[in-house]
Amino acid sequence: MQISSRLTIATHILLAIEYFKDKCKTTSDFLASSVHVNPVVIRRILLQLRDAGMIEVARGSGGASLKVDPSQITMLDVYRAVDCVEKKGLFHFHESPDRNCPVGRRIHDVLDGRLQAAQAAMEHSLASTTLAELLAELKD
Amino acid sequence: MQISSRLTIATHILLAIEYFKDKCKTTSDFLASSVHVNPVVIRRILLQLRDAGMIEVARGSGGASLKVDPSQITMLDVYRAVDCVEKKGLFHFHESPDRNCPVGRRIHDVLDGRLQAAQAAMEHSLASTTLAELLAELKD
DNA sequence: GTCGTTGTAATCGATAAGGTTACAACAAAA
DNA sequence: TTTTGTTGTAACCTTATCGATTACAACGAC
Repeated sequence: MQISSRLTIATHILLAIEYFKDKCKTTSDFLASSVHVNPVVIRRILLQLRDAGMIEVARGSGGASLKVDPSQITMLDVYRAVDCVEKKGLFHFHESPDRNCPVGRRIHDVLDGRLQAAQAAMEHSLASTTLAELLAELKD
Repeated sequence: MQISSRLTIATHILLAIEYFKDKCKTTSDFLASSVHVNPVVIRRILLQLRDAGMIEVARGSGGASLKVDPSQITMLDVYRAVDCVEKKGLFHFHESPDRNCPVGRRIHDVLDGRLQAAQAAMEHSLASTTLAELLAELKD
């Protein structure tokens, strides 16, 4: 199954917040229209990004703003902020293989390291891009 | 969301088929008990592996066997055989960002390459392990 | 106090996974 | 030829997650 679009939506949101910071107020409605999803979906993700310490959200008056320099935020940070993959890992392992079977008994020992490595490779790749780089490309 | 356990189940199946090839008949019931899932789930995956050309399944008499040398099958091959990530990519991109917004208009240009790279990094890691290696480790 | 906005709950439909039952098609042994 | 064990496949169920949507109280600025 695919990884939730929260990653791309959150990245889109962060880029928009920074891109429009001197131009207009980036409310959930404004962002929703740029991303083209429901404002409530935006707000939920804004809260996740806020909880991760990346942004501030102005409660009464509205709008969001970056709290950290874009060069200090990687796509991996965003990924971790909005996805719930951390807890259980990227790959879903079948529960309780038969410990009475020589294969079932050792399948975890044999596979776990490889799965972790594959996940780490993906995350390492995400970590190599910062928001600042994306912003620079966006403005070209 | 997590990647389906079909990957770990299929790998378990292939290892068991090879491990028990001279010891007993690897029927879907036998494999189901080692993996600890329903036999129908096993059969569905067996068909996917067969369609990928990795195994043969004996219809009337029962049992499955490898059709390719374990050194020629990588975890990426298994991943591709049982998962449907290929078509749409690992990451789900939000549909139809607003093309009238300067951010929405360019978000795909800016992100697509990075997402592909992250996916490729993960797949490259999976490709570095063969079934033969896993088998060798299993028998230690 | 009004107004626009956020935080949050509740509910919905869609999608996918895995579990389970059931049974026809099939191949080999009796 | 009949029996037996197994596969291929359909059908249906439950659960989980996603994103859409409505609704509204809490909040801050004017």
